[in-house]
Amino acid sequence: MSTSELINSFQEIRIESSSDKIIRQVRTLITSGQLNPGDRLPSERKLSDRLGVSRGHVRDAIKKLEFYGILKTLPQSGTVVAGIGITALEGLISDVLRIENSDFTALVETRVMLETESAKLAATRRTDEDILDITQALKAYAIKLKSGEPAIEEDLMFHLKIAEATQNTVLKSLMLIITPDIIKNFIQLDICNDKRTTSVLQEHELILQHIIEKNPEGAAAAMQTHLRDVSEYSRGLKKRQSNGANGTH
Amino acid sequence: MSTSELINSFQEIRIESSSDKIIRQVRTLITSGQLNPGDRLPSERKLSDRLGVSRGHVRDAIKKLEFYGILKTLPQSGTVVAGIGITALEGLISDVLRIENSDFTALVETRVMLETESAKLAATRRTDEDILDITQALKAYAIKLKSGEPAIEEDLMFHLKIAEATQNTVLKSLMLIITPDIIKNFIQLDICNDKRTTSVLQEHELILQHIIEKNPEGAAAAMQTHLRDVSEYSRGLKKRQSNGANGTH
DNA sequence: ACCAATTAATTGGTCAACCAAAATATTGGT
DNA sequence: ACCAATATTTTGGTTGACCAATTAATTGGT
Repeated sequence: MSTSELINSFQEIRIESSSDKIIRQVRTLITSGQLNPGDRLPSERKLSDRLGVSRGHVRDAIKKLEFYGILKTLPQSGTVVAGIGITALEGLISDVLRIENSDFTALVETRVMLETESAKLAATRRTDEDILDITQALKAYAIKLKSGEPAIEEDLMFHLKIAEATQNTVLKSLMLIITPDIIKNFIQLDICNDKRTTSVLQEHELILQHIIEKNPEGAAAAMQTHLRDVSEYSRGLKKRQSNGANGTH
Repeated sequence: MSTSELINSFQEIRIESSSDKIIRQVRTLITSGQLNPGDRLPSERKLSDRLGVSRGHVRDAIKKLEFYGILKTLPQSGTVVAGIGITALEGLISDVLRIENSDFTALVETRVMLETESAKLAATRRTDEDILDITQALKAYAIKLKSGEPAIEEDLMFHLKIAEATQNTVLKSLMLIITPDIIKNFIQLDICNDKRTTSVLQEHELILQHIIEKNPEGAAAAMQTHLRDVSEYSRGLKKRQSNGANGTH
């Protein structure tokens, strides 16, 4: 017991290493006014020298920041701070660091919003091919369910196919982005062994039915009921876990 | 004219280079069943050898996929495909490649959804400190506006502060993710030189007022009107541009 | 004193070699 | 035949050197 706690605390310390440390320091460089947006930031070599880390790490950090649209690197020329202002930068960068450990409440809340809208849009825009895709995903889910195995992936695939039917690439992308976190959520709460399989399946079928019938409000409502059921179930599990029937895990 | 078109087509060809090419090939490896989720994928050396690229590029691609939660790399041990199933992976990976060039319609539609919900939540949960932050952002926007300069960043900062007031980290993160694209959108449509500055400012003030008064529905409605105005304005610009008054940009 | 052309220094991009940890194969003892 | 201890190979991580393109500095001419 105490051993694993010790290890955890060590990880806690070491959690901000390599690129994250650099990101934080670059942030102070920017917010302290030493680095104005629009102009080039010090060369990778200078930065690595100043921060006392190897150039490769600086490179990684820059790549990460570039991915978020904060920096823009021009080949053989330099890396510049993107046009967005200092004030915004401060908020952006501080967020890059803790985008990982999102609390579940926020995650579920956001998911409900995205999926409700997805269902609504899908019901109005779905093509016949979309219907086929969703149906197939639902069938795969049912099969996996009947075999008794956990079917998280098939479950989420059903939802993703609905997102795809919205014809809105951005919306779908956002769904894809939060999907890994949802899976993590499921695994952590052990929703995989959900016993209400038949009701979940029925709810899925109802949603699909509304989408087929091009009934936006019905689809949205069905989706909301479905997600409310799931999250209520997980809340029940959580409470049971925290009551601590046994200490495994 | 023909010269610029030539350049564009060249960029179109070269657009899938380095890491993107590798990502695509890794995808085929997975979807073709040669690579099952859960087990280790070939070592970086083997991959670089097989794909005919240097190991560093493979490394970059893996890092990108890891960022999306598709791969998980264990130090000194190997890189494994995350637990999510093959079917979902196919959708995920194919999307990573084209997350960039999102069409504006989808972008705007998604933004309206996120921001409407943001306004609603912010109105119910905002702290006093949030009000201060939003007010300050609004003030900065007004000042920049009065000076005649473009104020995109300050504009978006106002919206981001509202997202922050929702106390929902995931929602805020999603806003941050699409923000760069929104900016790109603005620049491309030249909304920076928006002449309806005063009305936009008034709309912002109205939204803030509703949030202060903890009026969720009012805030959501005001936000929707605001965004509708902006997008209608941009649509007007777009039409005028395609009519082609002159060729400068 | 000014400007164009040439040279030198700096930049991000790329690569091959090396490191320690981990996984695997080998070995020796029972 | 089985198992523990050791040696070997393989793994991702890291580093430093090199490259082509760009930028800054120098130079020579007017």
